[in-house]
Amino acid sequence: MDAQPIVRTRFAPSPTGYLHIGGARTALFNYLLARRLGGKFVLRIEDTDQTRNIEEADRKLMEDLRWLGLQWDEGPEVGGPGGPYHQSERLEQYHARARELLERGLAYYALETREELEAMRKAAQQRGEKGFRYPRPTHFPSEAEARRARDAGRPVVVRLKMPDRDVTVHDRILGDVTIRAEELSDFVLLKADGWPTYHFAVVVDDAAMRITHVLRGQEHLMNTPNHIALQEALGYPTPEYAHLPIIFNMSGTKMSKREKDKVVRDAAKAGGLDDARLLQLAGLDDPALPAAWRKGDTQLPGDALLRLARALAVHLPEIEIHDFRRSGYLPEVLVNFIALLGWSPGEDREKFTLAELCERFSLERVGRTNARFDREKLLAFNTAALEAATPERKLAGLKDWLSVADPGPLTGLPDAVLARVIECCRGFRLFPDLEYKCGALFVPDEQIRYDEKAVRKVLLRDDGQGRRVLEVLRARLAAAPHWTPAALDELIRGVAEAQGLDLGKVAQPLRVAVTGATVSPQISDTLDLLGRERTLARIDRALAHLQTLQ
RNA sequence: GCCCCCAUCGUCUAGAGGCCUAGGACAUCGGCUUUUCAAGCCGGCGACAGGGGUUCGAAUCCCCUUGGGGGCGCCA
Repeated sequence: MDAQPIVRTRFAPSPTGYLHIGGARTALFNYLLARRLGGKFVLRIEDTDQTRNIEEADRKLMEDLRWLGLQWDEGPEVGGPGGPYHQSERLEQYHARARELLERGLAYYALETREELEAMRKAAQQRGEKGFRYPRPTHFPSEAEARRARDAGRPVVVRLKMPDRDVTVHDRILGDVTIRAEELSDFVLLKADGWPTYHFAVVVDDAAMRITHVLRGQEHLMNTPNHIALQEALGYPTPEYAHLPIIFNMSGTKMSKREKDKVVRDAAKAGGLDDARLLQLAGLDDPALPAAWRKGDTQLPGDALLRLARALAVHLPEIEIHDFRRSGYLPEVLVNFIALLGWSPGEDREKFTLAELCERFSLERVGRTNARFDREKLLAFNTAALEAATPERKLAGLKDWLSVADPGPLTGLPDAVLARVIECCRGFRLFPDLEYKCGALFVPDEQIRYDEKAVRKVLLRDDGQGRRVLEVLRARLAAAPHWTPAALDELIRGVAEAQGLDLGKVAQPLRVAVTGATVSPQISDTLDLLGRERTLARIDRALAHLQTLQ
C-alpha cells in the first residue's frame, strides 16, 4: 500500500588505496541505513581525477570494506542495474547531460586558464570582495567559440548557471541550512580534459543509481546547494541528505595518511638516515624523492613507509582500515567502535555486533558534534571482544592477522598450535601480543637472546639462587613421568615447596632460562608448548650462558 | 577575510524544561588478585565554555561572546 521507493544508499570513494577510517565510518552508516530500512547499499568508485589514480586502489578499498563485513549489494564485482560503477566508465552519460544543459542554456562554456582564474581571485580579494564568485558573462560563448578556443589550445570547461536564489538544504542531521544566493557561484561541471567534476558526476550518478539517501561527511555540506541546483536543472529528485560529523585524531587534527609519513620522517631524522640508505630501506630508487619527502612536500607509498617503519622500529599510526588489520584488531571491533563515533544507541550499552547495529541504526540518533578517535578506547574494545570471543573466532582472527602481518615466529604454525597459543594467553589485547608473548617458543634454540637485566635479576641475584633452582628443576624435569601442563604445574609447585621458595622464585628462573626473558605464558604452559626436549636443551644453554658470565 | 556547522567529564557519549545531587564507557588515580606479561575485580576523581534573557523552573528554548571545525579548486 505504501508506495515509498525502496531506500538506496551508496558509498562513493575516490580510489586512493586502502579505506580511510573516516570513509569506513561513512560507508558503515550508509550500509546500516540501507539494512535498517530494507534497502540497497551501492558502491561506486569515483575515479574522475586522472592525476591521482593509484594502481590497485580499488582492489584495496574493496578488500577493506569486505574485511569489515560491509558487502555492497550493487557495485564493482557484483554488478547491478545502475552500472557501470566506475565513473571512468560513465563518461558518455556526463557528456550527454552536459550537452543537454548547454542546449537549454542552463550551462555555458568558460574559457579562462587557471592562471587567469587565479588572477581574478586575487583581484577580487584585493577589491575586498567577500568570496570569489565566477563572473558570469552576459553572453555565453557559442559552440563555435568554444571549439575555436579548444583548437587554439585554451582550456574549455562547462559551468552551471546557478539559479539566482537562496538554496536550502534539508539535512536530516543538521536541520535546514540556507545558503544565500550571493554565496553561490557558477561551478565547473566538465573539466577541460573532458572529465566531469565531482559535483557533476555525483549528481548524475546518484540519480542514475536512484540513490534516495546521501550520508556523507560534514565537509560536503557547502557543496550541497550546488548539487541541489544541478538536480533541479536536470530535473532530478533531490535525495535526503545527512551530513555526518567528522572524525579527528586525539590532537584534534584530521586523520590523514600524512601522519604516517610524519612519524617515519621524524624517526629518520632522529636516526640520522642519509638519502642513499633511506632509498635502500624504502625499496625506492628515485634520487630526488628523499629531499622532497624530508621537506614534507610528498608522501611515500604505503609499502615503502612500512619497510622504513620496520627498519626504524617505529609504529605507524593506524589511519586506514588495513592498518588496523595489520595491528591486530578484529573487524567487528572496528565496526562497533566507529559506529559509536557520531551515533549512539541511546542506552547505557555500547557493545554491538554489525547485525545488532543494522537493527538499531537511525538517522535521528546521529549527533552533530565532531568526534575524536580515541585509540585507547578502541584497544579496550578489542580486549573485551577478544575476551568474549569463541576459540574459533580467535583462531580465525589470528590467522587473518598472520596473513597480513610481517612473517614472524607464529607464521605457518599449524592451527592446533595456534589454538594452544591463544588458549595460553588469556588477556591479550591484540594479535601481535601473542607473538610478543609466545614468539620465543617457536624460534630455534640458538636464536634465543638472553635479556641481560632479566638474567641478572632472576638468575644471578642472591648469589645465584635462581641458578641453583634451575639445576634442581633441570633434574626433576628430565625425570618427569608426564609432560602435561597439569603435571608440570604440580612438579614446579613441588620444587618451590621443597625449596621453601615462593612460586615466583622458581617460575621466573625457568622462564628466563627457556625464553631468555621474563615474559611468556604461565610457566607450565610455556614448558608444555616447548616440549621436554627443547626445554631441557634450553635450560642447558642457559646454564652454559651463565658460565660465560662468571 | 567571508560563508556555514558545532559546543555536557581528558575522550566517546546519555540527556529532547522539572525524573539531574547530570548517567554510562575509555583513560586516570587508589586498592584487590597474581607465577612473569597482560587481563580481571572493587572503589575514587572528573563536565553542562562564558554572559545575558524566556520560564514558577534551563544542560535542555532565544540572543551575544568565546572556542573548535568545515567550505570558499578545472580535488574528491
